Amino acid sequence: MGRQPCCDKLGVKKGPWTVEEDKKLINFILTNGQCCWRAVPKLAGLRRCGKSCRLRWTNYLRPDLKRGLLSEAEEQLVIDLHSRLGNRWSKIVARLPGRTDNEIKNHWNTHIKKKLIKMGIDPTTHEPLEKEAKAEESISHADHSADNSSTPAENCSASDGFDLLNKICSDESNLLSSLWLDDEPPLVDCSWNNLPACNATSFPAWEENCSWLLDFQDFGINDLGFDCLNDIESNKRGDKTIA
DNA sequence: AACTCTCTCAACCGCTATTTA
DNA sequence: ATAAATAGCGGTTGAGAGAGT
Repeated sequence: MGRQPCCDKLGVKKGPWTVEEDKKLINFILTNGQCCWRAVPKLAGLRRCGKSCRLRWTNYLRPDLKRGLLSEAEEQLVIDLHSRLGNRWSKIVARLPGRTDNEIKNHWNTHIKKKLIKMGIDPTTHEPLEKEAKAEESISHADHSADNSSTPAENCSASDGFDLLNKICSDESNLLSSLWLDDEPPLVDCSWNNLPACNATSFPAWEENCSWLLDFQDFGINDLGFDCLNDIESNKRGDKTIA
């Protein structure tokens, strides 16, 4: 016999979350902490599946999220990490506190990919596109050589005129080697990771640092208390227009 | 003003690894 | 040992917003 089903599939709501639902989820996690996602919808009074609750929390409601556009440094780090780790977003995001895998994945697909292509770099292999084309050509003429077995990182030193790629490849070796370690802590401390799981009574440092979350419950628009959500959104859009 | 196109990103889907009864 | 559920991951989709005509 296995476990009990995570949620009653019947009557489970899908689609965008409402402010009311967000509030319920925030309230529940504030009170009960983050544990047993399968129980969350029922206990929080949500007609959602636990998986959906977890996603909503980790990608949108978490108090330690930075939000807004990625800085140049963050973008560089993503490119760097991607050249070594590939599409392993969870590993990449582990080095970017305050960011989510979904966010980084989206940013990669919508911005960085295009940027790299524009710069003449293949976003998948991190090889110069010219070189790639030549390589493909030579492969079509002759059977593939042993050169292709080397990793992008190994090859990139040969790419003249590609400043970004060179920068990536010449990063401090200590830093880069640490990026390969699976259980390495993030480059910047992330207090969220230190949260006591499943402890309903203790939210010491977290609550102190997340007064905005509590603000959700005290102030608001549309009689629901989410004014600052709109602020965040408008700030975000403001950033966009500035950029 | 109205329509179409493009872009962005929140959310879902399906899969794998891990955990639990 | 096994089956079934959970958690988490990466890929994909589609609604909404903004830009262009």
